[in-house]
Amino acid sequence: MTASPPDDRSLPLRERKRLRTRRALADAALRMFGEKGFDATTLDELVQEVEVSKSTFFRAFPAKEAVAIEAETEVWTAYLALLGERELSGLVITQLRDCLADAVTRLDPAWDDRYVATRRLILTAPALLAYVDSYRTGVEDEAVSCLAGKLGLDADDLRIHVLAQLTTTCWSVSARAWVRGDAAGGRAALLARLDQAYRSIPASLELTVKGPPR
Amino acid sequence: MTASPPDDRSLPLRERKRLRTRRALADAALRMFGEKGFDATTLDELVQEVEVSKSTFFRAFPAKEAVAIEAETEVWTAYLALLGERELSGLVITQLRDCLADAVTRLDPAWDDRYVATRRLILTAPALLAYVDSYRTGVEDEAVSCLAGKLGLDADDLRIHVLAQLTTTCWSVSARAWVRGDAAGGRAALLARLDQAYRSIPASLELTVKGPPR
DNA sequence: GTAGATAATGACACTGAGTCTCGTTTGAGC
DNA sequence: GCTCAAACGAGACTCAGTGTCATTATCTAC
Repeated sequence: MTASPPDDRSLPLRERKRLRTRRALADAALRMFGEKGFDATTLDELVQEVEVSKSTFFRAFPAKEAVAIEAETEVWTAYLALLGERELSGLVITQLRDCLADAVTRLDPAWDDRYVATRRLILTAPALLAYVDSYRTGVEDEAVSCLAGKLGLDADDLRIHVLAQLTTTCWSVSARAWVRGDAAGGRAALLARLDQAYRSIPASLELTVKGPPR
Repeated sequence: MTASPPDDRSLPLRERKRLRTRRALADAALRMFGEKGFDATTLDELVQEVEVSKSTFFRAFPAKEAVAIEAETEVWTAYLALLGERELSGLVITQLRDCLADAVTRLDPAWDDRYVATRRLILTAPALLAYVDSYRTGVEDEAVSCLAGKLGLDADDLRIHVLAQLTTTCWSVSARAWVRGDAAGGRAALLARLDQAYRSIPASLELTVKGPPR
C-alpha cells in the first residue's frame, strides 16, 4: 500500500524523520478513512494511531482533507515542476499533455494503489471532493502564471486559462474512468486514456445537436 | 445595495418572511464581511445583527461561506434553469453561451453592485475562493447531467465536460476583468466581454510557442 | 372566527477542526 | 560534549456546524 520508507541516506536525519512521520500519517489516514469513513474518523484518533501530537499533524498538513489526497497532490506537484523546467516549443496544449504524461510516468510504483484508494475515498466524502476542487484550481493558477511568464502573455489571457483547465479536465475524466475499471491495464492504460481525452478536445467545440432531442 | 424586498403578495406569508430573513442575512453579511473581513466576523455577530438565531441561519444557508456569495449563485441558478427548459439545436457551445447570457440579462437590476462586492470579498478570503470553486464544480456537474440527458450521451463523455467547463472558465475570466474595471459599462460590457471570451476559445487550442521564449 | 395540524424558530448543549502559546526534546554544527 | 535552532508535545482556546426540544407563528378546514 505504501511507498518504501525514505531510506535516502543523503538526506539529513531530521528531514528523514519528518518524511517518515508524513508517510505514516498518510498511510494510516488512507486506511482508517477507508475503514471508518472520512467524517467518522477524528483527527485525534488518527494522531493517536500514529503516536504524534495534533500539533505535529498540522505542521505536516494544512488540513484534515490534505492528508487523504497525497496521491493526488503528487501528480500535480510533479506536473508543475516539469512545466517549470521545460523549454516550450510548438503547440502549447501538446506541451501540457506531455508534462502531465511525464509526471505520471515518473511516479512511485506504489502510487497506483494509493491513487485508487484516494479516489474511492473522495467519492464518499463531499468535504474531500470540495478540497480537491479548490486544490486543482490552485494548480491551474500556478500553471497559468508559469505559462504567462514563459510565453510573455498577460496572466488574464483567456487562452492559457482554457489550456490549463483543459488539462485538469482531461485528467479528471480519464482518471475517473481508470479508477472505475479498477486501474486495469496499469499506468499504461491510464496514459492511453489521457491521450485519447486530449485527442477528443477539438470535437467538443463542434458538438452539435442533430435532430430534435427526442 | 439590496434588491427590493419580496413584496410579491402572491407568495404565502410564511414564504415571504423566509425570503426576507434570507435577504437580510445576505445584505448584512456582505456589509459586515466587507467592513471587518470574512474571517474576523463571526456567525454569532452576524445573526445578532439581523436578530435571528444561529439555527435560522443554517436553515437558510448551508455554510458561512454561502451567505457571502449569493450574487454568484443567482447567476448559476438562472443558468441551469434556462438550460433545463431550453430546446437545444445547433452548436452546443453556442447554446451554453446563450443560456449564460440570458441568465445574466434577467438578473435583478441591483445584482451588479452586489456581485462586485462579492467578488472583491472573495479576493480577500481563501475560504470563500475554495467555496466558490467547489460550487462551480457542482454547477458544471449539473450542466453535464442535463446535457447528457438532452443529447442522449453518456455522462462520462469528455466533450460535454469540456463544454461545461469552458462555460465557467469564460465567465470566470470575463467577470474578473469586469469587476477589476469597477463594472464599467454595466451589464452590457459584461456580456460583451463574455462574448469575446467565447470567440477566443478556438485560438486557445492553436496557441503556439514561436521562437525561443527569450 | 376558532381549532388543530404543521412548519419555522430560539435556546442550548455538544462535537471536532484548526490556532496559539510555551516548555521540552532532539538533531546539527563546532 | 556544548550550543543553537528546529521540531515536538501538551493543553487551552475559538468558532463553525449539528442535534434536540420546547415554543411560537402560519396555514387550512370548518
